[in-house]
Amino acid sequence: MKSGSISVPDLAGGFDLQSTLESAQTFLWQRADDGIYESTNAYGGDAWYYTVAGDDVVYVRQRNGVLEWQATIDAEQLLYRRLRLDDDLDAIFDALADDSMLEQAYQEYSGLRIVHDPFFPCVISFICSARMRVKRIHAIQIELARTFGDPLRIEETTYYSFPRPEQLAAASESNLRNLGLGFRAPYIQETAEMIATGELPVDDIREKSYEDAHEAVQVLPGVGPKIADCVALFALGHLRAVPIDTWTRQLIKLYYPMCDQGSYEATADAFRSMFGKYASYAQTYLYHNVRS
DNA sequence: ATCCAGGATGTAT
DNA sequence: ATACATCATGGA
Repeated sequence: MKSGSISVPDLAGGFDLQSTLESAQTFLWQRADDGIYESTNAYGGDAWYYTVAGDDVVYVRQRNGVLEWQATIDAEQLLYRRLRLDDDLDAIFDALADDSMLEQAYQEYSGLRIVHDPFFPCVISFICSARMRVKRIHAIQIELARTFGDPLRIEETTYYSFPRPEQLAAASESNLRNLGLGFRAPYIQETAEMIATGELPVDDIREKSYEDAHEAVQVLPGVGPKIADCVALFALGHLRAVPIDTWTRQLIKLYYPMCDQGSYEATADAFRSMFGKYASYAQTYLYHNVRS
């Protein structure tokens, strides 16, 4: 295993690993101590987290102002990408509209960054998220990898890579239902097939604008406007994407009623025109504010 | 037991 | 375009 470190004070706007990884934006990292984590702020701050990326394993923890990593590869570039360490949070929040609740959330959760997940795992994990609790979404991803992914033997420990599209496309609906996926099982199998066959051309979608990408991924069964926004944001990096879930819907009704335009698209557009091109950061911070 | 979970879909207006 | 019931499963 290689190792290295990144100085957190050098990152513009700081960084907080726990709030970033334990805030239900990504279900693809695990905490090393107990595997599945409960909720934000449930534990002290210096636990190891790890993810399996392709055939590689990457561990990371934050301690004493340093982001330490251990991995089968030189992980610095991967961490910059997956944790968006190049985002200048101060500049982003300067560019967002002045808003007292947002200011408060920015103070409260300083260092929370939007994540970047690989496309296919992001799609699958968010299809799983429909009407499912965060803890269980997490557990399901682990089960998917253990059941359909490749085993990786690394230093006496067996890890499992997240299944590739063809691996989930080959899974039967009943095998998927056995993991407790319920009505999501056929969505996952069919979506995996559409991506494996190229019916959804992922590389083309990476080149599209936010609006076009948001529309395009909704051809996938189980992907509607909300999950399409999660994919646009967390896998394609469109910081103007505003996923409106039940919590965000409540938040808007309560504190930003002028943005409540009925339909999903109109409401998301109103939120965007209120907060600007980095609206996702406003949504993410406000979301964690109401959920805490 | 009854309700709910980072929604999506089919069907009826 | 908008409103509604329905979709499995596990945990509280």
